[in-house]
Amino acid sequence: MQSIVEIYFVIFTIYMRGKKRTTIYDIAEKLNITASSVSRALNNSSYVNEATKKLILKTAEELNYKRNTLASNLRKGQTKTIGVVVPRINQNFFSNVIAGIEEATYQKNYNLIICQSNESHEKEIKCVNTLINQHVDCIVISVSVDSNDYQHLQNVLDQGIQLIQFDRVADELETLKVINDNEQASFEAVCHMIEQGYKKIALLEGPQNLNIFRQRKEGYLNALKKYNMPIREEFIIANAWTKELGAEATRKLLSLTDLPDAIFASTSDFSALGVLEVANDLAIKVPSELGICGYSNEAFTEITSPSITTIDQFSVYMGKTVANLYFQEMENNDTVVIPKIISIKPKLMVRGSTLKNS
Amino acid sequence: MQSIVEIYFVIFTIYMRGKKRTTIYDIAEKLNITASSVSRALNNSSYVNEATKKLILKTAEELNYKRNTLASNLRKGQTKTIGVVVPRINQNFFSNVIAGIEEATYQKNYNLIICQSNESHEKEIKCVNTLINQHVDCIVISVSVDSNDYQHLQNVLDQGIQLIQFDRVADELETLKVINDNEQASFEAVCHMIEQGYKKIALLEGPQNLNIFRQRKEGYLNALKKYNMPIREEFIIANAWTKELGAEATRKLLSLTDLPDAIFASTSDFSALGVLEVANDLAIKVPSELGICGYSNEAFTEITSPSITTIDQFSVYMGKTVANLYFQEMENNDTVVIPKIISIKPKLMVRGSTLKNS
DNA sequence: TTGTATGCGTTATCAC
DNA sequence: GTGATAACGCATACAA
Repeated sequence: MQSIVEIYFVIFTIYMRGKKRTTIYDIAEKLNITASSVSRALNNSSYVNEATKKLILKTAEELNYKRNTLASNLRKGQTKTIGVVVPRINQNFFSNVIAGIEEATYQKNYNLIICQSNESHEKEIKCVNTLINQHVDCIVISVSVDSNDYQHLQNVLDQGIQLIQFDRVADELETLKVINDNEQASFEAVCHMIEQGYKKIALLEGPQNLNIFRQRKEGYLNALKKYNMPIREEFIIANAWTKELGAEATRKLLSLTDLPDAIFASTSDFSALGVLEVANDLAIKVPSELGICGYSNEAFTEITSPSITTIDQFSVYMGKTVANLYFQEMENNDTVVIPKIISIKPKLMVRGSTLKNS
Repeated sequence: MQSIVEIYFVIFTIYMRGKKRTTIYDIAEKLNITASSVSRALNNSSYVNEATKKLILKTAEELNYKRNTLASNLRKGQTKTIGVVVPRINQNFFSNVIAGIEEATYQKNYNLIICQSNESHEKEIKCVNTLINQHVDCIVISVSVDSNDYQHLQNVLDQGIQLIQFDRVADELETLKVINDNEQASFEAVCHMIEQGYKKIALLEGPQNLNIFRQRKEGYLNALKKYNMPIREEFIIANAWTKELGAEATRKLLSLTDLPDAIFASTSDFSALGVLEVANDLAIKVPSELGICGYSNEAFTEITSPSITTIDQFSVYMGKTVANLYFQEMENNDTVVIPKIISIKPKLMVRGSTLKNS
């Protein structure tokens, strides 16, 4: 990597580090009033003379005053900050959710602290603790894949911090939750494939300790049951939740003597892409010889050939929902919290990869 | 959207809001010592008896003590927090940069506050001000497309906050910068196309107030000049920086009587995708009849047919570089800052869409 | 309407 | 080693 970088030293300039910033005392001193009046004016309190308020605001502007949110927050005991913990920031679904959260929180003048757990339980714990230390008002989390113990989340609750789980949630924790109806979506997807005439549908499943993957499997099984189709263990491949693992699983499936005529990559569109690529390599025609359905409606599913049938999770909307749920809960600021679950119904996006009949 | 949502009220539970958290005084009281000793122990100072230190740590654990970072930061005058402002969180390039920054800052126990400007100058100003208020130690920014006035960034400097610009930078501001060598990359891309035998290469350019788009245009022009090819104004389409605008521009270009045989979508891979889709619609063969080159190496460029030639910007690496640049500058914590520019050399990814010769 | 006094939780600087 | 005390900057209850 060394060689791709060049460093230019351009100009020498002198900045002062740790400059003394203007405080309300500076303003007060200049105007020969007290800091409390300045504070009141800055907070637009009605208990301050209109004229002096104007003057104060003007002086603040002149002295380039910026409120020290730290001090203010310490005093008020709330930070107007929401902490977000996701497995990976640069995964489409999560960055969309974050964008949604950001949009909603921005309007309310809230800040966002973002952490990524990198799918590591250990790092997730560290992130959560950092957020607690930061005294965030609320923690929003989608748990990492290798989480099984949720003591750190219980901790959040114990500290009196609001906790909202989304997408991948720990069922056993009584918190606000925003989820997708994964089971229903899976069910519909598989029904759709059956109705298209596929008779032997394989499943690529994700780590079963995550509720979302259990639910998706459930939906798959229910659909088979509804149509009285047999459940064939050799058609269910565990842990196929990346493109590479999806490809590998596909090669395995397509080497069976009695091979499937469709694959539901319930884990993600990436694994579905792996399926598609292997099919292309083996010159197996999609959708006529092999149907493919993914999950998540990643942007690329629309532009593969054929385009990939998938399930849209309304990720940005999900983020907004999370944020608004928090604000809504805050409004009833009594001591009673009613744990709610908001379920967003995903949408099946039928595309070329499963349209056998057309 | 109403109909896609279901809300479940599950269980009634009572939580206390605003619980009193344990402070160092609580620990001190319990152990019959003073808060100073507790503080010292918690900060692993050497001026504490080893035995009492152990006891304090144990008690802190028992009482579920969490340091109040607010108070600590207020006292210490630094927050160990870096603020990041990007146009869009959920754009691949930016979310990758953020992931890179996060990776580096996490190791140093720094926090990240993320804002998105939504390509709005006004919101960008608000974001920056929020970050100043939050007393972040450093602000990392990639300016929004409609920025022209940089007073708010000058402000950051005036407040004694470190400022690092990346990718889209305001040249006139003397700050640390991490950029791509856009001109060189563009130059190489267009040279490659010329060497593949394309003779009439059109350019989709981005808003010229952004330096990156100016540089990319420059690279394009330089390549033409090198090969003594004419610059044809009708082949240069302004403001074609989304998929839709790219498609529109392509339709325009392909309706010329003397039409181009290649299009360099210098703005993004999305506009390149727009080009490809129009070409497919019009049954124009890529790459034989029309060459296409994009910019950014979005994941999807690899899976279109044909795959799209593009330029990789090493986005995650860029994020790490930004963070490390900050830490490095911090180590020389004197009053002299040498504005540096770190230039990362992007890499041309040659793919199917420009391989006329093979 | 304005000023006074106090505290938010922590850390740094003194003494002892 | 430990304790007392002040200070970080702001907001508010109370007095005036």
